[in-house]
Amino acid sequence: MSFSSKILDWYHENKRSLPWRETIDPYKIWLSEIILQQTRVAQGTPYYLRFTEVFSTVADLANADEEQVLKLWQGLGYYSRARNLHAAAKMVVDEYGGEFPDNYKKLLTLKGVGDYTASAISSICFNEPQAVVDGNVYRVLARYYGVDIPINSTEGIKYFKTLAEKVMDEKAIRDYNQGIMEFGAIQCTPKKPLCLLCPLSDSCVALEKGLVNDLPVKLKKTKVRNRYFNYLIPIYKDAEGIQFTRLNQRIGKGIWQNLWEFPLLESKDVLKIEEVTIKYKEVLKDIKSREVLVFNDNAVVHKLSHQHLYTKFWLVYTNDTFNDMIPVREITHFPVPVLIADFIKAFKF
DNA sequence: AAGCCGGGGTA
DNA sequence: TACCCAGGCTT
Repeated sequence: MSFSSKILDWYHENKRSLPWRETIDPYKIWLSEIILQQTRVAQGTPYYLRFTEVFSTVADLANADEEQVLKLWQGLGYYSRARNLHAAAKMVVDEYGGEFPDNYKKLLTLKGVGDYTASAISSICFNEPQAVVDGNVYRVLARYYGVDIPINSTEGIKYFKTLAEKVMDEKAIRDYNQGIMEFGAIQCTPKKPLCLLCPLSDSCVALEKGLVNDLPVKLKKTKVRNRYFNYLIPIYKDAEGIQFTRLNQRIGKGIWQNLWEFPLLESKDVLKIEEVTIKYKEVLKDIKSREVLVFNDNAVVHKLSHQHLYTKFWLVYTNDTFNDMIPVREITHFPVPVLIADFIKAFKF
């Protein structure tokens, strides 16, 4: 039996029941694919359910404010996906008359849709014979065919795409594509794959040669940069309690683009209160502080894939009103990074 | 070709 | 800790 036939048989026996498997509406499939980029099914599923509930159609999504889209996306990470999602929805409405593109080539023109996503949508929704190559597919093919070309090298990307096209089942592409990914996620896992009861075990090169734990090969890891964040939380309080604070929107390049955060003082090392009581003025130019208190004595370490953020939160109490005051009761309306959301939750305002 | 961009789960 | 997750975009 061929590789693809075994994958298909395995899939029909083992596929999970997932919300986006109930439909072939390209809008819904696209939504699921963007959400699942570099994201586990378990983490992405609640977001998929919320997005499809709030935005039933691509036009609903296109007509929303980016702020609302980012708020719904809050906590998922890689926020360019959300910004591109919104932009692509507008493209579908403005450039494709509200009708979702129905082939690989046109899908590629959408912001945030690359080779993988265009292949997934076109095959799942329109039965177009395009082979998907995601992290699961790299792993399954590298092991089964014993390929040690680095999967993230230019050569590897081309090689595995060609190999994937060679071994795919064009006639059953919809199930085959989902099947090989599901197989990688459930059976041929990164660590401790279930080789003992694997339907491909009698012809898997990596298993035969004892290379299962060495494949796939991936080029180097990204080095992590340390950064030191001091969030200055302006606090205007009256007899009723804390009334106002301030949030700024992150603009330009870098992390968390278009999300909101408290006024930020970045430093070259962890700061002590003496340094903050002097330097806070550079950030809060218009605010006269009555008192500065540290919220967390030990810096919180927030870990991104490529940066470690050593973060202290400083409470800056003032007796005067100031510019850009935000009523604290509205603070949850803003899309914020998890680091900020965690503080808001802990501080309780 | 290499770097950038999150947050969380797993062993 | 280190690695990975239904990747794509920018430089």
